[in-house]
Amino acid sequence: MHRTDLIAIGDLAARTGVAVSAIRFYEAKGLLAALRTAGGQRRFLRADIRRVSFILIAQQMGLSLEEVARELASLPAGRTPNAADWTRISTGLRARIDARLAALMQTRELLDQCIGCGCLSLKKCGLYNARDKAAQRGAGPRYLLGDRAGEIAEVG
Amino acid sequence: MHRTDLIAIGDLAARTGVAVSAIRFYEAKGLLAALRTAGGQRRFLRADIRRVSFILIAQQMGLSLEEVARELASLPAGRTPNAADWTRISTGLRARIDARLAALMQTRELLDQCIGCGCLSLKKCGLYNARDKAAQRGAGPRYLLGDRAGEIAEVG
DNA sequence: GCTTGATCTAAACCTCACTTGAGCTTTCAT
DNA sequence: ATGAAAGCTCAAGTGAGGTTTAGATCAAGC
Repeated sequence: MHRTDLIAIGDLAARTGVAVSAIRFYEAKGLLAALRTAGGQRRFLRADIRRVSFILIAQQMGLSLEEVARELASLPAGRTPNAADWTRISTGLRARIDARLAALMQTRELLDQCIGCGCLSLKKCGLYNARDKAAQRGAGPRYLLGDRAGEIAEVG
Repeated sequence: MHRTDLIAIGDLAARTGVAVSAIRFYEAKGLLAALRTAGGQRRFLRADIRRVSFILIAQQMGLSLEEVARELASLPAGRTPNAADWTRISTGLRARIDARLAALMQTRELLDQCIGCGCLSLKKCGLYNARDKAAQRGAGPRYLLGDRAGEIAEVG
């Protein structure tokens, strides 16, 4: 309907605050799809501004790009999230935030118990066992710590 | 006093739940110091178990290894933290946790406003402007996003 | 004395999320 | 028709926080 429903990569970058290189990167990762001009340049839909926004917000909630890709892929016909989708997805994100908050509050509580005690005993100090259980799971690129640290001993 | 006040790297690894390779890595980064046997093998003090514990806990609080190194270096004569040191340091860590909690709660509030609205408008949605301001500052390797994203536009 | 397991070094590799650079091509306003 | 600005591809680099690999050496029990 509009004269120009297609926007260039630089425009998309400007409208979302993301670098052009990042947009190409997202496309390469399958998070975005672009049409091409006869000359080979990318042209995005206006709706992709919304899509990029979704990526950024979801990232901020602690999802990796791969997880974002999964969310987007789960939409019927690969469409850009509409209001209903957004409500459904963001409700899920809320759960993640709640989990992170809970973990963080627990950590704070343990830290408070620890302040003044100075033990640093791996056995007595609750901070320790909390370490790989709850805290920071999915809270950004802490990807590699895949449940190592099986046994923990006392300081002795 | 004890027969064996010195422990091998494998023992330190077992007592702390950290991989042997990680301990060597920490030593290379200056977080730990080891004595050597005549044959060149590392021998650690028992107190280093405590030191490694400190590293892990501080890391969990969101400090990078470099920051941990700074904390440890700030101790007189490079000693392993004792109870008083720990109280001082952990009080500082508590402030970090509080900041992270505050950021996270703000994000949740914004998300709540957003759920049901489905706008994803970069202008109206508070989630956006919160993005590079507060949330997740220092919360893991989010190092690269150094205050880019100057201007943000509306979805229109 | 011998074997087995632990340790040694150095360098290469890994993830994630991008950025940077080199060397060309397209687009668009004038 | 032209020249600047924006775009293109592909490869390589960045940074934190490690792990893996290879080939050699050390320590300890029997």
